[in-house]
Parts: sequence; C-alpha cells; structure tokens
Amino acid sequence: MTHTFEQWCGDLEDLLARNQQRLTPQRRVIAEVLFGQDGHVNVDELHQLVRAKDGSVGYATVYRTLKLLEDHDLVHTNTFVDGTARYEIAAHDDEHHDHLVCKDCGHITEFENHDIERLQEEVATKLGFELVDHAMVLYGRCGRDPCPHRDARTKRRRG
Amino acid sequence: MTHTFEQWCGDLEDLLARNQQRLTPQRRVIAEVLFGQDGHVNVDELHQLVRAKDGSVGYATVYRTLKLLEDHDLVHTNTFVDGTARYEIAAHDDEHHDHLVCKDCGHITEFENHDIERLQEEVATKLGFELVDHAMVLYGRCGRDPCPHRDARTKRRRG
DNA sequence: ATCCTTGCAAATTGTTTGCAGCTAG
DNA sequence: CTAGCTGCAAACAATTTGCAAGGAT
Repeated sequence: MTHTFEQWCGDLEDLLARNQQRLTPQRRVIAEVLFGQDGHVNVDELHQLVRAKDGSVGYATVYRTLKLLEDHDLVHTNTFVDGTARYEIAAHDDEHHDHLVCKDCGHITEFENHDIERLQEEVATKLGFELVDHAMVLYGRCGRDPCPHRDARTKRRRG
Repeated sequence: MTHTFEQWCGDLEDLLARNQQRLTPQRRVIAEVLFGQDGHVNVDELHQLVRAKDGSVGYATVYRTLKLLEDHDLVHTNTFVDGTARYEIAAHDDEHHDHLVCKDCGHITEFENHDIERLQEEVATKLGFELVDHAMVLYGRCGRDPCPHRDARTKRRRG
C-alpha cells in the first residue's frame, strides 16, 4: 500500500476540517481498526474490535463514522452473501479489486482484473453511460473436501 | 423468450408436485405478475400488483412464494442500490444478463456480455475455484440533463 | 456561546416466523 | 384425516434517529 495510517489519517483530518468536521478520538480509533483490518469486517466485528481499544465507543458512532468515511469515499461497503454490510478501506490510489466468495466457507479472496474492468467501461459506454462504479462478486467452490479455506480468516494480499 | 407463462407454470407445477407442494391460486397469481413484469420489482410493488388481481394475498405469502421460487431457481434476486431486494424471473435457457443502474434516476438497463463472463470463469479457475454464480452491477450516469431515464419505468428488452 | 459529536434508547425498515384456520388430496 | 398453505400479527435483525450531555474552537 502507498499510505501509512498516519498519512491517511492526516488526509482524513484535512478533509473533515474543510467541512467543519472533526477527527475525534472515536473516529480515529474506528479508522485505525478498519485500516489495520484485512477488510470485510461487519459492524458487529468492527464494534467489538473498537471497544477493545476504547470501551466507551457506541454502536451508533460506528455506524455514523462508517457513513462519514463512506461519504468521503474513504471506505467501501460490500454486501456479499448475508444481508449484512462489510467494510474496507477504499483503495488509496487507482487500484481496485473485486471479490470471490467461497460458497462453502464464506472465505473472501480478492483479485484484480483489468480486462474485465475495461470491458465494463466498454459496456457502459456502448449503452450511453459514463461508468462511475461497479460491484462484482464471484461465487465459487474450491471442490476440495475439506474446504481449505474453512476457518481461515479473510486474508488480504497487499503490497 | 422461449416459454409462455402457461408452459412455465406447468413446469412449476410439476416441480412442486415432485415435492408434495402445490401451485395454489396465490402462488399462481404471484408468479403471473412476476412473469408479466419487466423484472426488478421489490416486494412492496409486487405485493401491490398481486393484490390488484387478488385482494386477499398477504405480504408473508409473497415473501414465502418468492423464497420458494428462488429455491427452485425460478426467480433471481438482486439487491441493487438500496437495501431492498428486487426480483425477476430467472433466465429460462442458458442466457444470463447483468445490470447497469443509472445513478441519477435508478433506471435499470440489462445487458449481456459473454467476454466478461468468460473472464470471470477464467479468474475463478485461476484462483482454484469452480465458478457457480456471480453478481455484477455497473453504476453509471448518462450525463444528459434532464436524465432521459427519469420517470421511465424499468423496461425489459425481451424477445 | 456555538456547533459538532457522542452514547443511549427508542424508532424504523425489511424480512421471517408462530399459530390457528383453511384447503386439497 | 393428514399434509401443505394462508393471513395475520408478533418477532427479528440491521440500521437510523431524537435527544440531552460533552467537548472543541
């Protein structure tokens, strides 16, 4: 990755300041946990991790902070399989990844594919749209028994 | 499309019979409305349309029937933008389409792209998975003002 | 002082479930 | 009769919101 948490946090602070908003301790902790995570945490998990660092942070604040970060495009929301949203720090540069979810164990693998992205652009253009975003999730099965991802926690391949 | 509603309904009836289940009037009406729709209705809309034909059908029955149809792969669920699920009759043959949602008005355009699908297979294979399903939604803006899709109801290009 | 922010609890929303009555075989 | 099926209302789960108190500028 190209940013350290401190760099990223500074950017966030500036961004907030520009809107008369503040980087409160709570927001900082939430961002920190999110940044440290491999991504794909849901609110419950996030809240628990946050409370481990600061026991006073409320559920609502987690939600509000996530929304705040999302509004500033610093966090990306994904709703994979169950109805519950999962969050990850948005790509810092222009990189973008998509997800493959294991139907057997729910393990999430990330991947990049520029050919697909190019075709998506092409499709949108052909239909008269400017592509502004996309969501793509592949669902697969590894076919091995036991599933090698079982009990594996989401691991993020970075840098 | 390759099936008329009656054909499709016959298949459904057989399918249900095989599981000691019945094609009740309520289920028939729900299926009929769904079949006649251009797709992408949410439960609320569907329920209203159904009640126009049979005022006694309850909300729960709509949900239960949708789940039933989905379990039999006759209906496909999509959760586009808001948290609410939208439903459409599943592809009758091997055709499959994806969606492009207009960020301005929510209008849903369908498209097919076999190149993308091939690449998705490729990605999954390369990662050691058998691709069993995928969800892909493109979000776009047409850039024209007023948005030509505004107030347009979802239109499905069929046969 | 002003206004952003917070934690809590209550409210909302989308969906599921328990149950008594109904219906088809 | 014995299932499956229905409508209703209550239950649930995820998320949002109102509000009084706290904190920064």
